[in-house]
Amino acid sequence: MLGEGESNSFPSPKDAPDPEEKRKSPVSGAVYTAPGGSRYSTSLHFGSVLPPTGFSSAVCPGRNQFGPAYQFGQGGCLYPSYSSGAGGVTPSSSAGMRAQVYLCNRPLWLKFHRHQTEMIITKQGRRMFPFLSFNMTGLNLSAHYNVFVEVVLADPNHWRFQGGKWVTCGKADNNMQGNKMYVHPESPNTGAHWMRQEISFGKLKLTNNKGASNNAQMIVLQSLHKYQPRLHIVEVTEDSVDMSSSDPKTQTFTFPENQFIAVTAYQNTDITQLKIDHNPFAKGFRDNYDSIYTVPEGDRLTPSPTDPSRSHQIVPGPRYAMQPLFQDQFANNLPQNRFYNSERTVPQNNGLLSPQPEDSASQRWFVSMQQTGAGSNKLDLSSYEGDYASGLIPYSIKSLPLQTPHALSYYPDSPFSPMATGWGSRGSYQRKVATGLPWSPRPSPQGFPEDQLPVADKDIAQEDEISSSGGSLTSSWSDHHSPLDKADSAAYNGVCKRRRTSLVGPSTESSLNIKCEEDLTPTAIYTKDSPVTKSMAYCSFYMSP
DNA sequence: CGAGTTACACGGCTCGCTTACCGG
DNA sequence: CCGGTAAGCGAGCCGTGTAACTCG
Repeated sequence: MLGEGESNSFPSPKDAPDPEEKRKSPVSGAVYTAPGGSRYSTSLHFGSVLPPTGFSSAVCPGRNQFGPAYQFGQGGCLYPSYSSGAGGVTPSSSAGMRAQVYLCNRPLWLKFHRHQTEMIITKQGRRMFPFLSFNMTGLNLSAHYNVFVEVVLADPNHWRFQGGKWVTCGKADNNMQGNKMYVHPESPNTGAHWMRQEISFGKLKLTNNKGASNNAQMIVLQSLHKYQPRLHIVEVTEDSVDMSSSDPKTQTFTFPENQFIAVTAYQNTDITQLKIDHNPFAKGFRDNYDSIYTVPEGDRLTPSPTDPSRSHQIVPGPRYAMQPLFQDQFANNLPQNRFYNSERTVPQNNGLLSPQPEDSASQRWFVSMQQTGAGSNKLDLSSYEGDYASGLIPYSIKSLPLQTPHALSYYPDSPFSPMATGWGSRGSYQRKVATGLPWSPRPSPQGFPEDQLPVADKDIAQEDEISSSGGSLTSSWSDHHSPLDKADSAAYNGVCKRRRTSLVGPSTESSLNIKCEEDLTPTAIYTKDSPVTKSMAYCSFYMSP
């Protein structure tokens, strides 16, 4: 529970103007005043479509009845992992906007999940692989949200790897103390910001060191226990000083494929091999490195990090070299200088940039009704190998009572701490951000015109019924090609540091990207007029009621 | 004996330094 | 010749899994 003082320490959205909102001005003509006071031009296309208070609960009637919903236990535990039917879904009421969340690297998660995912925990902290990466839609563009991940016990058992499989072994220690939250370093920020591109938690570290509880980057877990990461989106309003359990503005999303068992050493060699095969940091252990990346594209989830035909398309120049993980996890060719904050480095059209040719097949990443079989703690992965139903089914959604003092206290404590960097990021990758305003939301890529966002949301509103087909993602096309963003990018400056006289690299970058996209996804046409991107194909769909 | 810890090798990246080149 | 710039090199760092070791 949040104390009064702690609550007050959390900056209010009204304390500082949103730089994104600033960019919306000046506008001509009538303006639409959002609930938060933000002013949007009517030219933003969405004012008449997107209700200020969010979607009607009748937008997708009956949807929940197909989605297996989680029941959230008390005290930070989560078991049983699933419950079925609509009964487990609580429609958000005053929360207004009902968010949709997509697990972006779901194929990879599924691969691990099939063998029971294991995550190494170490004293100094170990990053997750795969890491959590989400796309969000359905947020109020102007409202402010905290986004954070909580890792809770997935079941009440202690686990042990015996005879080549995981078996329960006594009861879990439910009294484990330590930090279980990881607040996204860009929190709080606007809905537009969160929906602009992928939200990844690559810097999240898992540890078994209870002394690391004060490290906001660490989540303290216990070895040989099964955990379930959960994503929380908490709307922050001027009067929402209390993120208590009764706060209806909290939306929680749980993806069963994110379950993992914390270990201090890998138990299942299949998991080890998957990690080696897919984690770019483990390249040194790929004895069959060449063979791995000479198999047909359709047979693997990730592109070759060293495939010259791809890497040269990804980003020209060493400073622009794609972080290996982006390739592996996102198959993205977004230049680094777009990553104003590496923690959320991938635009929503990551999927469209994927070099994988199986675009049509990638639609399978969506969860079908069958796959979300109610009452099962294990995903039905058979369809993963075969054909997926095209329909998207929400896993579950529930306005979850939370006790998240950390979520509120984090930002003021370390507004732009090094943890704000992302995977493999170095200092020069970090976008220089103004630190003058303690409250001011994390900066957004300036290259993305704010007035392009609502188009997608308009689509969301209109196509909510069919959103299960993955057609309502904010286009980040312009985000890829804005020279302003480049010029303003610290990474770009880093390039210029080495190539002071040549702007050829950055200026040709866009064309390279375009070419790359065309080359890699020859059947797809991606324009800013086509917000429906294939990126959704790589995301597991999850929608609030 | 099983679980946890630590040193190690590996790949990849950043960044400072050095060297070579070019123009005034 | 001097100053500015481009390019190359290598130390240092980070994250990874492995293997040997320690601990209970």
